[in-house]
Amino acid sequence: MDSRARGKREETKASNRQAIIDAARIVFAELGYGATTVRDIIRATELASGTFYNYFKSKEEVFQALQDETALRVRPRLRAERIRARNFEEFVSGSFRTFFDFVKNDHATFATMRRNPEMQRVRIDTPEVIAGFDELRADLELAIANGVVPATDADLLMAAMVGVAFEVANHLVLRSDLSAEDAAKFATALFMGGVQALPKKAARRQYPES
Amino acid sequence: MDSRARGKREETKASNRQAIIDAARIVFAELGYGATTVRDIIRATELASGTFYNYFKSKEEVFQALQDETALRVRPRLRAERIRARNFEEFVSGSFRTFFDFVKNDHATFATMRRNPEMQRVRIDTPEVIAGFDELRADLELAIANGVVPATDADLLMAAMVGVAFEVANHLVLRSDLSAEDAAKFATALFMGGVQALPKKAARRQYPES
DNA sequence: GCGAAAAGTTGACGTGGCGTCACGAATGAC
DNA sequence: GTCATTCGTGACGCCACGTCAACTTTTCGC
Repeated sequence: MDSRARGKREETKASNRQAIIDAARIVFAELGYGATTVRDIIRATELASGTFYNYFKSKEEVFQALQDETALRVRPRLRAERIRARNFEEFVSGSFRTFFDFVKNDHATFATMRRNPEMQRVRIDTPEVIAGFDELRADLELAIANGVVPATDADLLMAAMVGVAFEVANHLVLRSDLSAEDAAKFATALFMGGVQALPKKAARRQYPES
Repeated sequence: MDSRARGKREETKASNRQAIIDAARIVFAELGYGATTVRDIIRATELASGTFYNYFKSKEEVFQALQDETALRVRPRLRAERIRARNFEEFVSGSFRTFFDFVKNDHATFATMRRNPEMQRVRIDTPEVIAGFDELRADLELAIANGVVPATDADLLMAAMVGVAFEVANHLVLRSDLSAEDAAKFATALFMGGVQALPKKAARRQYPES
């Protein structure tokens, strides 16, 4: 039992934190991110308003925790898929397919998107998400170093892949006639064809010291 | 003079509205979108707090007006660029180049991005923006009909182009070593190569009657 | 076990933004 | 010049914010 091993103190601490996160997920999905207040979240738990601030500074921070939780679930799958890949095409298609599968199946996580009134989209790039981006860029740099991909700006390549992934994912959530499989096929074909057509001598970016 | 033609009433109405929008642009850039309150905006004008609500319902709506203003400046340029295009490649490269030029040069409009604390991004797809998307999709559908582009899901093609454009634009704002020209070359090469590699028989989407 | 210290919870409190509304001033019609 | 209409105005009630002193629970030394 965790309760023994960790002591009651840490026990309730973890459970309170989780209670807040769980409540937040429900409330965000119900009211939309913008309309949700800290009070709405805390009212959906058994806790007092002051307690919220022992765990998070603001609703932004809870949202970030939610995003991090999601990223923590996706990243291992992506990593596994990439390790399995025996060539660049498998790397790309595996990444897209995994991501789109996740988006399509995990409706609860993405309900916030749908409920958002007035077409407003909020996106927070949390540490976990940024780490995922960095991982992707590193892999792309590796592919460039290995000569599989034309020497080009890895940063832009990553941006392009991320842009396609997120934007297509958005349509995936809103369109019921679109399967993750089809979306992945489309994105992979587009990206693979595109990479091969890249100019060989585009500026390779070095991080400036500014 | 407009003041004669329109009467004083409409005159001040237009000027008040513009004063609010101008103040909002400055304040959003200064505080970031999330931290800005309606009071901050109205305090940056000569008007009283109640007056704000004669023109907008909320800060979201002012932001939307700002976005619409921006879209209204970009769309004609994009349209002109597309009309000038004599083939699909010129269509694509012209679109990217125009958009990236705009992003790179119009620093004032995109300062909000930079000032946003905690990596939070807000994006509102306003009527004008959506109209721009629709225009793009229509053009892509035309290209498909003309056989210039493999028959594929125009919706996804649009999403991909938009995703690449926005995500690369983001890097354009944050990176000083990246020119609009280079970004446009990159995006064009990627997209053109990608389009040609698309599977010929991907599902063509018909709008369902649900 | 016991009692004191540490850690954590609670809800009331001051502050300030929200959206509204009754009032009065400016405008335009005649 | 008079009257009706159209706004601008700022005070108001409401509620969310983040804080904090008092209280409760857990831990730990003995």
